Amino acid sequence: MAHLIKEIGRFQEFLQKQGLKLTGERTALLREIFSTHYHFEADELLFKMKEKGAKISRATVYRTLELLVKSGMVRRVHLGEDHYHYEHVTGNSHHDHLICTTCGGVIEFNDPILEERQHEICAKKKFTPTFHNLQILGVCDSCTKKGEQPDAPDRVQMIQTASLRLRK
Amino acid sequence: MAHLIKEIGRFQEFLQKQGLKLTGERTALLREIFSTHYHFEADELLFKMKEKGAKISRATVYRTLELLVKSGMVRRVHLGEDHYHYEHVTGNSHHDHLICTTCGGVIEFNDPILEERQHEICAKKKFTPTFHNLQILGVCDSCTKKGEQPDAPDRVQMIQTASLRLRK
DNA sequence: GTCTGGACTGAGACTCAGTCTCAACTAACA
DNA sequence: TGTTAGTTGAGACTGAGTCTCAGTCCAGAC
Ligand SMILES: [Mn+2]
Ligand SMILES: [Mn+2]
Ligand SMILES: [Zn+2]
Ligand SMILES: [Zn+2]
Repeated sequence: MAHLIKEIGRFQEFLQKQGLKLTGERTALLREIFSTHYHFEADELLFKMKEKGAKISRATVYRTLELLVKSGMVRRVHLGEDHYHYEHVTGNSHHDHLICTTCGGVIEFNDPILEERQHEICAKKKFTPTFHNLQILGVCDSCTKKGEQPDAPDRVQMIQTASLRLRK
Repeated sequence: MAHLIKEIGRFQEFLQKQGLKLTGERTALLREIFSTHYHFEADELLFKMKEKGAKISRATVYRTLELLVKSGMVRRVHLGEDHYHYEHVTGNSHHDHLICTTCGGVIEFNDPILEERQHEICAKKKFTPTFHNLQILGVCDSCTKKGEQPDAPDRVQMIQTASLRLRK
């Protein structure tokens, strides 16, 4: 309860700048998001809140996620599935993702050389980049060791990771 | 009519291998897809077929696109919007996309150095890549010259290009 | 502390891309 | 030309995400 004061403060500051308010629902969501790690879906977050007895509506979850993304405290990412995932931003650490199409696992990486090359490409095309999104799909080390074969690229492209579906 | 024989042949060969059939609807869709260029949406294709008087159902459009992707003749891409776009594959030319958040324009590029670096990253993580997807959002040269300012990254992330929406 | 206006919330209707079902149809091959 | 397995269209359905609006609540003013 005493924790995450800093994050709550940051969010409140952001809200106040636009004449918006910090409500109980918003703090509860922020606490949940920043107290666990990794990539989650909007409805997954809704479900977790319900489990904990916090009665927060779907609409509020989506509205709060939008605000958190605008504030820069949360990032919205594509992980090869046909809907968004979210992750909280801890440092200023931009990173991209390796996604295992077998186990659904996600490996994060940040490679300055890759980023630099992207800038060079943009410069060559006189394009001013503001944001980018890279997903590399494939098979992770532990799945390879278990003898999993990579899917053909077109299968990967069609199926993509339906990993989290099992939850339903 | 005499054109695109080669593509139709390739598709038929693919279909036959799985005991599937080349129908009038499938050839009509293939002709449409390969006779125009660039990135299109499924419903956009459906609409164009209707305009031309070909009465092809939504279901068939989606089913045919799926087959074309599996055959490797069509690629499904993310362009920053919240639904898929498609493009036909001409050579074996993999490429990625620079997407202008102001005018919705798309610039294609293929950079071997970038690709190579991605492989190095995967090797370091013992990850076997099969497929990747990179979108760089920003402002293109001509929009910059018109004095357009790039959106803040978080705005770009939230809004992404709603360009083709205007069609509706 | 209480007032008060504008912001916020929940319930549920709605949208929109994409999928599924099933009866009627047709391509392929003998 | 007949057989049969694959294909089609209409429309119901799904699931993520958005919108509306009446009732509620936060925050700054007093
Ligand atoms: Mn991440
Ligand atoms: Mn392209
Ligand atoms: Zn794995
Ligand atoms: Zn532009």
